Amino acid sequence: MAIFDLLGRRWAMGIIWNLSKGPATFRALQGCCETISPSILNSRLKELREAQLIDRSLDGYHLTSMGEELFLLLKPFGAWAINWAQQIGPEIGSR
Amino acid sequence: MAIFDLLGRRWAMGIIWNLSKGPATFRALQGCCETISPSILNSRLKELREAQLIDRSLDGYHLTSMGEELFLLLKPFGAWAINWAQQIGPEIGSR
DNA sequence: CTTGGGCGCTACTATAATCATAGCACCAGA
DNA sequence: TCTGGTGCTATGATTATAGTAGCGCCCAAG
Repeated sequence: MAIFDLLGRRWAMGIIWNLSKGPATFRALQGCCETISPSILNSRLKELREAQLIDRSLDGYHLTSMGEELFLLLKPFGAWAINWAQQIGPEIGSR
Repeated sequence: MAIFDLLGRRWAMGIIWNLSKGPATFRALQGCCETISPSILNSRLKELREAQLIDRSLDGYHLTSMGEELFLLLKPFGAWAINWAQQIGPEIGSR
């Protein structure tokens, strides 16, 4: 259940998703999750680093081996989500 | 990304996880996610119903066929999380 | 009939998380 | 030195969640 708490925080899965494409800098992550606040991004990065899912290096943040494993579990969601979005309609995410 | 927003809300994945074991009543869900507020539970149930992942019937809430599919994707997280918890240590989830 | 208990849910306030914006410190190149 | 980019922190406003109380409904026992 703890993993659901960690991943359940906003943007956490989005960050992992974006990092799966390769290392990214702070501002790059800020750009892809368009509306994220830098303070929140920093919090998430700190939490994910403590959870040893991501790490820093010279070319920015990247997934650890454990983070990669997690992404493999997360990956099928992409295809499923497309299917789901088509069945539901375009504007469910209206918060 | 919309699916990450939906599932990223607190308890959303926990509710799906618990419903995968079979239909459950409102108060039963309140019991298994021990500290959830009824107002929040109701919000999540409403959102998940709008997303057509769960539905109501006489014996309480249950997953739809789409919800079942989603759970199949979610299922491997259980095993992975146990592994992860052992490597990280017991008290990461300390919010 | 009434009354008591469980259930699904709503209302309300307080606390915590998140957003949005501004800006600092650092470094590289011109 | 100055300019621009990057990583990040600080602050106040906004939103979500927690926690508690309680309503209306139904059913069964008295």
